[in-house]
Amino acid sequence: MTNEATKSARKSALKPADRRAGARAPASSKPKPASNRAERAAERRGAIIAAAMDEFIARGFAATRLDDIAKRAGVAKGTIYLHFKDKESMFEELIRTAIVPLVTRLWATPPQPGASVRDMVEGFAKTFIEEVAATRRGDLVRLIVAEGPRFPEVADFYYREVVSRGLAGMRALIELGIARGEIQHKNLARFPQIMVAPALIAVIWQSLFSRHAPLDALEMFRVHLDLIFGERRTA
Amino acid sequence: MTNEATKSARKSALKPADRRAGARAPASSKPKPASNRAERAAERRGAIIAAAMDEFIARGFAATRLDDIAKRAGVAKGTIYLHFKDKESMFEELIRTAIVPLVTRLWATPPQPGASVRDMVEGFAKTFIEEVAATRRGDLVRLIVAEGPRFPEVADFYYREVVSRGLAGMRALIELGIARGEIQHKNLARFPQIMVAPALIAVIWQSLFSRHAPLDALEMFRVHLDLIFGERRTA
DNA sequence: CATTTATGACTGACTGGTCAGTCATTGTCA
DNA sequence: TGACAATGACTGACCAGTCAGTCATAAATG
Repeated sequence: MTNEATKSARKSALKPADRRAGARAPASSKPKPASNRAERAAERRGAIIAAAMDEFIARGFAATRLDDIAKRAGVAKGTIYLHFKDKESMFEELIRTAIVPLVTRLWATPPQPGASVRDMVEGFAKTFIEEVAATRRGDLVRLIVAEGPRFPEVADFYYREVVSRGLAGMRALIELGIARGEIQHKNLARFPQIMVAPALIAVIWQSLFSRHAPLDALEMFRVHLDLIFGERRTA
Repeated sequence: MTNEATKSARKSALKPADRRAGARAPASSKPKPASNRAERAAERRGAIIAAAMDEFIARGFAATRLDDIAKRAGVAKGTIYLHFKDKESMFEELIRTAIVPLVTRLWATPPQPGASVRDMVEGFAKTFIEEVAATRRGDLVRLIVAEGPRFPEVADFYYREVVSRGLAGMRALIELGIARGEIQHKNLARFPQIMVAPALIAVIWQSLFSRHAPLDALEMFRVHLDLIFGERRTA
């Protein structure tokens, strides 16, 4: 048709890259009729986020290529820029959107009124180790440790949303334990970091040394709790 | 995929220009007079290592530019290649040469025969916190945590030379403590990581959060020791 | 309902800049 | 002076970010 002719006339002089229509075709055979436009956009955004997560975790910020993220997400590179301003803000937003549900999940521990402080801490640690240390989320923590100094905003956000809240909560728990007589060491409330330390060790260990020597993180944490609450277990 | 292949291909199919690095070695065992020339070469090498250290710590492996290292070392870029095969092996060698003296220094703690196990551990921690956590060396540890997964050889080396030895030594100390009756928790010997955990926390904290909230690492460690050895201090 | 027009999500070739690694040339010591 | 050390301009690969063009879908129209 005339239309056709005019259209191709303009750009036409180049490579046989015009089977454009065909190029997109392979995807067309997909059995996915994601009808709504907004839906598809959201799907794509999600795919980009997941892909970027994997790539950043595997390679770090600087060594990650946007081409690889695009390829992994099944999307053209330009599409990424429809959702994110640039690589850096993508990284920052990524971390933020990943941390929120993580924290939410961790604080979703059922606060059973009858439970001892030790049980609460142990349950918390169990969740953390199972949901974070033993999974890809753990690498997220390592990624923050790795890139934090170069992304002050990420470090700020992480401190504000995770570290300071987490430590405050832990301190409250410790004080409760002291008040109830479960914990003898009053000074512990001054350094809630101590309570949490083995959990962080576990995360790092999984990433770096699990292939050298596996670590039973939960068992380690229980031993640690024995130090704080006194021996209890028989295993 | 093509990218990946090309990249590694390039790497392994290098030109035979590599005996550079090896050429340096023979000098060491030779009865060569410490000429002005050799001295200067060693000096330059040291300057390059120091500069590279700073840059890698500040920016991470991928984002560090050799031009910057050269400039900081007061040397032309080509000179770097007289001492190191390429960026990657420079990084690995760097870590190795930095770790050895670090470990040496740490194990140089005077083993006073009359000291209690607690004193020994505390002295050790004091050295570590003062010499590592509070200095640029601490960032080296963070650097290893950050880049370890991408440099398996570095992680291997670190595990072999630092982690496994350190833990073995700590375990021996714990067992001594148990034998002497200073430590009640026998299970602690199964997880020497627990003894060390707050020290690692301190390193990470200094790098990421010291500007949000300063941490008295030594005091924290003392409180931690109170958990293990029982209260002792009056502060 | 069928057809035309408008929209904007999506694409990927392309650009401009960056940087690891090279090597012909220049400098320096023994 | 001969041998080796040092230099830094240069090369080629690589990659973040752009934008002209495409096309499926939605809105408007008859």
